[in-house]
Amino acid sequence: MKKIQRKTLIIDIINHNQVFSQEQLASLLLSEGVEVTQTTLSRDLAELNILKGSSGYVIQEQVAITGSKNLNDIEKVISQYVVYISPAASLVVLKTNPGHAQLVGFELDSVKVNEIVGNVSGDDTIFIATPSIQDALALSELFKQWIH
Amino acid sequence: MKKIQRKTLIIDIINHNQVFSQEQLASLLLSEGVEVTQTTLSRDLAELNILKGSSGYVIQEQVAITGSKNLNDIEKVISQYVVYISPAASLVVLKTNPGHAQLVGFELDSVKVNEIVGNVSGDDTIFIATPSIQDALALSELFKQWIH
DNA sequence: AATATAATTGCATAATTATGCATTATTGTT
DNA sequence: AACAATAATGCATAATTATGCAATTATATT
Repeated sequence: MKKIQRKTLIIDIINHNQVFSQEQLASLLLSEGVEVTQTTLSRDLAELNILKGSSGYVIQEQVAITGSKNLNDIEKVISQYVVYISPAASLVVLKTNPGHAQLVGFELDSVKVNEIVGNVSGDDTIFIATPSIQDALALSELFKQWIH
Repeated sequence: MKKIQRKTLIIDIINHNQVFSQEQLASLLLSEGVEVTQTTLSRDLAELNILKGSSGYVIQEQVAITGSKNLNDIEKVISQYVVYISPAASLVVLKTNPGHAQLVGFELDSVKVNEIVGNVSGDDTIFIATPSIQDALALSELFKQWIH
């Protein structure tokens, strides 16, 4: 089990359950066949920017600026999770299956490309802001090559 | 020091500082002349629906449906914190000083009036949804009487 | 392939937060 | 005012989360 798959599962579980502790989350993961310690979950949740309140863990709508990874690093995530790509003015809109958008959004956050100014990701949709309509078209084409 | 004033201060502090623990929050409150225990802060934060993540406590944009208090209970909060009131179609828009909107929003949550369907509150603005334009106007007028 | 570098994870435990119970303060009623 | 009922608070401590360190695994470089 890869870390990224575990993270995806965490997002999915938290989107569909009231989770009040990391031990509980560990149990839920275990019932999906994933075994991890509370320690690792503490770190996963921090990396995923998942918040905790009185009604359990919540995943925030994420607004992000670009980070520092290489574009190649994001190719596998896009090819694995993105099911639809479309430019929309200076935006690129990506669609995923429910619960996967956050993960793609987070990975995008760590990519540093001039064409990506930032992104907002919900449950199954990611908006990527680019500097121009041309950039949005170019980025859109690039992504489309990856999922073909 | 009343509880509601402390809560207001908590919102203000969290909006302007990176707060990583309730002890730290207690210190910040102390420097404002407010002395409380971690116990009380744990409860305050829960009541305010303040979340904690890896970068400290955060206050969420709040979406709420109506609760169960009486309208009279909200009068003092509105009269104390709201500085501007205006209907806008079927909405009533309230403005407060920075950091106070959440508090008013939370108090509104606990009011049960047919004219109030729900509210969304940010940092200094509250949108109150009402069933109709007429309701928005009526509610707006009522609130205006309170702040006069 | 061998070595170096970085990433991931767990253990033990420190740090932080939540809660049962008792106490005090506040609000409402007769 | 006296009494009752409700809310607010703190203490002690249980429950939960974060982290230093060491070990392991994965990735990159020569």
